[in-house]
Amino acid sequence: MAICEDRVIAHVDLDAFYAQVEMVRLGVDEEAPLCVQQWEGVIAVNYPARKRGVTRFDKAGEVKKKCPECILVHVEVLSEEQEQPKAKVSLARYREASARIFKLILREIERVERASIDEAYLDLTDMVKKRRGIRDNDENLSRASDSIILGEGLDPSRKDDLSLIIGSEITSDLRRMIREELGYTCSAGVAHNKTLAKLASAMNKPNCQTLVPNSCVQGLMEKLPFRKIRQLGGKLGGELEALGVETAAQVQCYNLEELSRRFGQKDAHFVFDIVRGIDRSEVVPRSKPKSMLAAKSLSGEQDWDGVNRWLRMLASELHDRMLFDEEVNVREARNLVISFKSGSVPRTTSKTLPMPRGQSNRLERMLKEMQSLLRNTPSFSFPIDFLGLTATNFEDKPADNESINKFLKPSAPGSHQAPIEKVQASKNENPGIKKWLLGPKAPPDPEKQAEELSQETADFLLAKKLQRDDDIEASRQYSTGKSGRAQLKKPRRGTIDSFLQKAPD
DNA sequence: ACGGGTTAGACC
DNA sequence: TGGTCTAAC
Repeated sequence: MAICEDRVIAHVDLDAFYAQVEMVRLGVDEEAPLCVQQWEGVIAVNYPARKRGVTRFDKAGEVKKKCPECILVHVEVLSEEQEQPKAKVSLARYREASARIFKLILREIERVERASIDEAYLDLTDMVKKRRGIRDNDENLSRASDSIILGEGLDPSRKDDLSLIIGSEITSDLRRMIREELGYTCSAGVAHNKTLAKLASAMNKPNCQTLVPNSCVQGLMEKLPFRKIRQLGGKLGGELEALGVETAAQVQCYNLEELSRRFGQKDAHFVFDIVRGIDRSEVVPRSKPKSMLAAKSLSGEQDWDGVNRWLRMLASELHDRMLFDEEVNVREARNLVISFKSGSVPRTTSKTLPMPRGQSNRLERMLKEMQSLLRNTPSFSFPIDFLGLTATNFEDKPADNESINKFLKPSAPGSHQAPIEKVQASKNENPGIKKWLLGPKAPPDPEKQAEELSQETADFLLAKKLQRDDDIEASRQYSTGKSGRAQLKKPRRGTIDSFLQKAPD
């Protein structure tokens, strides 16, 4: 039963990501225990703190008891009036760090899927092919020296094992670059598909990578509680558990018909394959978020006054993020979704609006639209325990002629350079909230803005612009067809590949 | 030991 | 399409 998969897939996972972001930001000693706090809870615990028994489910007070020397860093908080109970957390720090990391990854690897803020899948198949060299078995084996290998070891004379070895070398190089250039450690799994790679990346944390040769898969499934498999951690896994089985290998005892009777045809096939370590799902190249949410759980707002203040706060944060996204990703949200939970109803409901278009006054227009919608929504009744706003259905903006024209016609001397809405935009609606991109609406040229913005922000904008260029380049490559012409990109791909000169094929 | 804020994808 | 549900971090 050949598993007939020649892909090489890596899953890369940052170690205790939010905690690392704070450690790098604040220059904290690597060995110091640190937690990231959100209100009274703890949402990230670094490994030194875990060693001392701290867990994600502790409250801030318990952390201090278990580990008095533990550094607690609170997530960034936004509020309109300083020191007011109306405040919400912002994950901006982590989004920025994430963007830097993905920028680096995209510099080195073509096929990258952003799976979450701190996780990526890489399809290394093509890179591996280019990296094969003429070496003996021992030499090849040493290329995986950085990895922990599951099972009985590798046979570098086997094609599948060799490709895994080379994949692990690429992954290791990448991890070193993330470490050296940005300061973050991560763990990785290298396997022939996404599910196994993901499983493996969690096996040796932190700061280590794990290899999954085909020869170890069945042995792995013998011991593996199937709930650890991606997509089987929730309800579907629960239904499986009700059959009285625990390991993936035990699930293998059910044939397709039996599984189909209990679950749908679709889930049956999925389960049948996945407990055998088979997963043909592809790495989907994508590095930009598809939606943006600003949300807050509330303790029963009783009136419009309270609700409107939260709406303003949420809309304001979302609006800032939208402006930023428009600059760096050259696209605009088409829809605005309002979600809420009324005390009486046990789940959230949502309503969709067309996103107000155009830059000027948009925040005010959003607020007007939302309020009139909610007033006409009978299910919206007090008290309210949750509010959320989502920007979705992004559409690319038409090419920016302003900057193109600068090249085409060398700046006509008297031409209007200053847009009128400058005045409008700067008497801004939301003073208390971050105003990075607000103020003078400069042309979307990061280099220009660098004069006005903090160094860090300028770096970030620049980085994102470069990433955008990468995305454009990558998608252009795809559209030319996956064979033949894809070599166009070679130039910048030096850093990893130059580490070992690849075979002339 | 399930809590707050996010994201993505499937389904009807 | 819009809205809900599931799963994951």
